[in-house]
Parts: sequence; C-alpha cells; structure tokens
Amino acid sequence: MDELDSAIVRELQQDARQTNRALAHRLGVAPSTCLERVRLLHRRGVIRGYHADIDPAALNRRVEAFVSVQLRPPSRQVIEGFKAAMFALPQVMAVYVVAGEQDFLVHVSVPSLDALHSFLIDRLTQRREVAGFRSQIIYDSARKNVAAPLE
Amino acid sequence: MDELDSAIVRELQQDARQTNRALAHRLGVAPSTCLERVRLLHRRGVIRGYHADIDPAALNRRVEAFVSVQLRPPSRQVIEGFKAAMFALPQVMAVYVVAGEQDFLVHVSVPSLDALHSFLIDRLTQRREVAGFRSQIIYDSARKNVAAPLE
DNA sequence: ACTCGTGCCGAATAGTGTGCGGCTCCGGCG
DNA sequence: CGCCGGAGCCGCACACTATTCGGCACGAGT
Repeated sequence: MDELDSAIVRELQQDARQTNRALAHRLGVAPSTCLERVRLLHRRGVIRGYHADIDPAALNRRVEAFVSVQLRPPSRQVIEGFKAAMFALPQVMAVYVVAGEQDFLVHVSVPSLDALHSFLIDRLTQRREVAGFRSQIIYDSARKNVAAPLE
Repeated sequence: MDELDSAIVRELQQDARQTNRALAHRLGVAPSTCLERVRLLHRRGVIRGYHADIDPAALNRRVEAFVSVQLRPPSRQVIEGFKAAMFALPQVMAVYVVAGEQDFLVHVSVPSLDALHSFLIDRLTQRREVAGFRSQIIYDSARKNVAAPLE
C-alpha cells in the first residue's frame, strides 16, 4: 500500500470507469504497471467492487430517513434476525448495528412521506422484537466518495 | 425510464466496470443500443458517476460511528457552516441534516477508538454552535449497492 | 397511403485491455 | 568489490472493445 496504490484508490473512487490508460497517464506510470497494481488491489480485497451512483429520485425515492430502533431482547438471535429482515426490504438502503440507547440504525429510502409512514407501521410496529423506534427524516445529505488513508 | 433503463441501472449498480458488450449481451440488445442508453442515463442525471468500493480497513479506518449533533441556534447560517466544516474533515464520510431531536447525523470513520475520542473533543466540543452530541459506534453494517425502482 | 420521427441494429475504425519477455534497480552475500 | 536473485516497471503485439454512422423497421399523425 504505497503512494501509487493510494493514488490509484483515490482516482478509482472518484471515477471508476476511466480507462486504464488514462489512469496510468495521470499517475505517470505505464498502463501495464497500472493494470497490475489495480489487479493486486482487487486480489488483496482493497478494491471490493465498482458501483454506479444512481439518483434516488430516478428510482422514485424522494424521501430518505434514518430509523433508530430499539430491540427487546437485544440478543444475538434477535439482532441477526432483525438485521436480515430489514436488509431484505427494498426500501432499506443500509442497516447499522450500533452501540448506545438504540440498537439499530436503518437507512430507508421511499417514494413519499406516506410510504415512509406505511413502512414504519407495516414493517416495524408489526414486529414483536421492536421495543421502540424513532425516525429522522433527512433534509439534506452529502456523502463522500473519496477517502484518503488516515495517519 | 423503461424496463431496459431499469435493467441497465441495476446491472451498473452491481458492477460498474463490466464491458458495454457484456452488458448488452446480458440484456439482449445490441452494444450500440446499450451504449446510447447508458449515455442518455448519464445526460439525464440518472447515473451520477461510477465509484470504486474500497475496504475502509485498507485506508486505516477500523472504527466507524454515527455522531448525532444538536446545534444552537439551528439557523440556516449555522447549519450550512457546520455542514461544510464537517464535510471538509477527512474523518467524515457523510453528513445528514435531519429532522428530530438532533439536527445532524455525521458518519465518521477513524483508525481507532482513541482517534474517535480525539475527533469528538477536538472537532466537535470545540465548536461553539454545538449544543450537544451523542455518538453511536457501529458494530456491524450492511449497505446495499443495488436499488430497484419503487412502485 | 405517405411522411416524419424515434429507436434499434450491424459493420467499420479507432482505441483499449492484457500477456509476456526484457530491462533496471537494489539488497544480500561470498 | 563483484556477482546474484528478486521485484517491479516498461513497451510491444494481439485480441477485444468502444464508438460512430448509415440504414432499417415501426408507429403516430395527417
């Protein structure tokens, strides 16, 4: 994981579809060298994949929210089951098992406020292990797609 | 945004680096047709970009957390300033402006628990507009990289 | 029936990915 | 000090790919 690897990672985070030649030229190395590095990064698990970034509105998802959920009892089995159930739902974009007052943070993405409400009462309230939840509608968000190594 | 467009979006969310030919063959259309569709999706803003998915551990980020922040006063100026300041920090992966008890949700990614603590006391406590915060360490997470249109 | 517009296709060309042999650099060791 | 071995980078050649463009088919409107 030297300077060249970091640079490759940085570039591919920003634009995963630039040609290998362009990437190599930008970093000042030969295409073959660059290709070999990229393949090693893949093999080592540093690069886990390449994904298109899609506008949620185009998929009819105009409302996003975080739902904090408290489970009862917070046992391994309950947590795993809930996590799997949530993740399987199309409205759910991400699931986080967290420490603190709440046990879960579920990132949901739905067409409308009505759909959010339906989701909450049909998919959460209905589940016995849900001891309580609180939802935070997202007004604005900014995600980073480039992360540098720390330290 | 017909069935073919949706299929293209689905495929490119899963693997943004597959060749146009492979994509076309998988969807049963000619490569030239497929290419034209992809370009239109780009132009329409449906496809916003292509990003490599990088293992955070490889970038020396072994601890992730959500930090909920309450601001004082929650005015537009304070919110915008805080958002920009947070987003500029390398430890911050995402910033969400939310409704509810808290005003912000900051997704941070750091090398260690010590680094998280340092971040909290050096970057948050220090800021005057921060009226309070609560951090939730992420034990486990699952993100989806494929989202289908809803309804 | 005719025309126009839209979208798809297939072929041709320019450009790209990929494997491989050889080169250079550098550290270890006699 | 000279030699050896390995690692990493390079450039070339070939197969494959992206991209452009003219043409065709289909459906709507007149």
